[in-house]
Amino acid sequence: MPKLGMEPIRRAALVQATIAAVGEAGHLDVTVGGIARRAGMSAALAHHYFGSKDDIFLAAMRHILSLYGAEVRARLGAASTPRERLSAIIRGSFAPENFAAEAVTAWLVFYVRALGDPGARRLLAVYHRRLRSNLLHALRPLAGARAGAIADDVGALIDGCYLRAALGGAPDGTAEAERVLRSLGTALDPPPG
Amino acid sequence: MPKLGMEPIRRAALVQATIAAVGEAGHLDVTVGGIARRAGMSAALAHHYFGSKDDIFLAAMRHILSLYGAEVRARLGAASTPRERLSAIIRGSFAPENFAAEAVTAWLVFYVRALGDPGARRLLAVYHRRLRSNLLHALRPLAGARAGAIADDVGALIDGCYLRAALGGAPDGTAEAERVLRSLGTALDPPPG
Amino acid sequence: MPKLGMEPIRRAALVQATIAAVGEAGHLDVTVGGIARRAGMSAALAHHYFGSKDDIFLAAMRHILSLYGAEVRARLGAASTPRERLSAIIRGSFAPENFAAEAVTAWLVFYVRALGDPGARRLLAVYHRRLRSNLLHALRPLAGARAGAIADDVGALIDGCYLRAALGGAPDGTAEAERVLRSLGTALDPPPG
Amino acid sequence: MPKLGMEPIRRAALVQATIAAVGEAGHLDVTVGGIARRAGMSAALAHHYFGSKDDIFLAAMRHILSLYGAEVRARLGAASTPRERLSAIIRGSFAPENFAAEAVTAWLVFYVRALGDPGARRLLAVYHRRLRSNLLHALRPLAGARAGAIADDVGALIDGCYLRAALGGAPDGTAEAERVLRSLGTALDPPPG
DNA sequence: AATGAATGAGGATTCATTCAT
DNA sequence: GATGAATGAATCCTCATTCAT
Repeated sequence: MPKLGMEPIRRAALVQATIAAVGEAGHLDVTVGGIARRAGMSAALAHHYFGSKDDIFLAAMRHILSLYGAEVRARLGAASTPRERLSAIIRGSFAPENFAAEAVTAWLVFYVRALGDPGARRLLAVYHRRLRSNLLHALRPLAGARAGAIADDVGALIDGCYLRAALGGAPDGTAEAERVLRSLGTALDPPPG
Repeated sequence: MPKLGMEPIRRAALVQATIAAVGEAGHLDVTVGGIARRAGMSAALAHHYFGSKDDIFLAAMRHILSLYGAEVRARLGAASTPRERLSAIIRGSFAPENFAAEAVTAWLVFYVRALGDPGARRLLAVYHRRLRSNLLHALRPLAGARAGAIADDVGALIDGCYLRAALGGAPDGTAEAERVLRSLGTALDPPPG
Repeated sequence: MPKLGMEPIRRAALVQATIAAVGEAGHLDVTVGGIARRAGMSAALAHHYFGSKDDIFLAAMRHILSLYGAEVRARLGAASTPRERLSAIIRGSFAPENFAAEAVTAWLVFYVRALGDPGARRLLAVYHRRLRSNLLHALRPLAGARAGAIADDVGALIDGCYLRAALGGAPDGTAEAERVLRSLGTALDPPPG
Repeated sequence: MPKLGMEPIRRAALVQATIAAVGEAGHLDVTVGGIARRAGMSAALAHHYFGSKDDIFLAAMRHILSLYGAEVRARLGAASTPRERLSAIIRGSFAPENFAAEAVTAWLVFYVRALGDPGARRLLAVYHRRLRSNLLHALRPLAGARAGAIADDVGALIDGCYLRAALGGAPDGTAEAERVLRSLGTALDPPPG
């Protein structure tokens, strides 16, 4: 019997290497060879396990989105009031693991890739839907009819913060999270005069 | 008899063709040949006028940013109160010319290019600084110490709206502009109770 | 407990799979992996049994030629007169098993392979010699000194029919066999004026 | 103005180089790089002028067939009686230029390629149709109803001779042409008893 | 000013083959 | 006996870029 069970290990290594490489370069012009080398294997093996460069990218994007989803889901599980739910979503979106410079860059690069790649676009649509649904669920009790518009604002705001963080190199998402939360708090519960 | 003054015409044509090509493709993997064909000339001539593909991209980005700047500047010129100035900046940011699907896509693609290209990054930094300074100038009289945070929020929000518009295909920036303005209005002048 | 006597079974399966794959594709660009899959085993095992792709091809060609030889030999065994011998050779050459579309294609592909592969060429030379000797044996009593030229004609004619059958998709060699026989009959025993 | 008119020269050189390379190797596994080197240019230029390896092959095959067609057409032009027409077709088919070892090999390799390549198959179908029509035209006055069968025989016989010549290395088609003609003569005008 | 000609460098992908288990 | 794991080598093709005219 041959050495078995390498596939998930290799795939995971390639996904990690892809995110690292893309995060470092800031664009998708990374070679399969480069990714494979980073992951400690030959380019041929990368193709063996993934079929094509596009598939590797897609898997990496799926990984990023699933990490993000897991983070938010975990925090939502511990939230009971609407405000706590809002905080969970936003703080989760800026959690340090997701907000490391490299991760943010990779996120953004893959995000933009969705412009021209239907597969990536589908993945992103799922993320967008889930985020919006989470936000609406938390906002409706607090904002009623305005919930939709506010959710859109918050969604765009989060993405915008990522965009800028990727460029500016914010070492930590805490500040952003707090700012967004405060901004949101103002909208929901405006301070007197 | 050599045609005189072709240079600016050729350059402009190439810049337009680049934006169109990038906007259509959704990424920077457009060939110099393709751009040149679109602009009605040979690839060799494109190189003659620009030196390299990177230079073409940079010129295109510069063009996009200068269009944006002109739009906002024009509107700012007609504004007198701080609120009018805010409105000018935001409505200018979502002006239809800048918000056509193709333009937004190109904007975003070049934006992300700044992640890995110092030249593009410098260009973008100028835009960021100018936007922030404009916003601060308008916000300080209205929000005092909160002006900085609000300006950051608005900047990120605008970028986030572009990001989502590029993917979602918003046919018109008016709705976004109004939403941002309303959100900003809430923060500045909270509705009673 | 190791399975015993697998070798001949595996080898036969691979040979069959090779002929089928080549016959289907119409060329030799079939992968060892594809052949092995067709034969229900791993590519590594195919190498284990055959050593190399070339060896697999050679074995397949040998198989085709031995089938052909067996067919003709069987029919020759039942022939007693020179004319019966001729008929046995020609009808055997177009026997349905050998003339199935896939088989003819594979035959032809391997035939052409002999152009560049000494091993295959040797195999083919054996077939050519045997066919010629069989034909001469039968023709000499009927055609005397013309036997050699007629044998060459018939040999080329048979090969040419294969060539065209492979392209035209003759569903059955019967028609070809009869045509060749009639043509031969004319040469041997010309109809009156 | 640039150096002009290279295209037809380069294309012709590549076609020649392809035929030479294929004829030498005996198979189609010749690299674009090898062909290009033989033709005195870079592989990139070969792609520039032909688009793909397949297109190069197709052009080479077209060239071979057009040479053959021209040869036969020229000889047919000088023929007046049906027998002269037959002789023109057959002698033309075995004309030395077409029957040089390298040319025959290339012919055969491309012939077999038609098994799996629709483009090549179409080309070959044209050749087959033309040959058959030429033969019928000449045979009908001589053989009446038997013309069709004889034409098929002769066509297959010619192809078969090529097949064998490719393997056997006949230095000259004259012998083959005479043999085929004699065989045909026997069929048409059988020698007395 | 303008362009066809030409190429070198590089990248994705495929595949026969080897090896450890 | 059998196979998943792994890779080096090879090939097609693309493209930015240069050059002669």
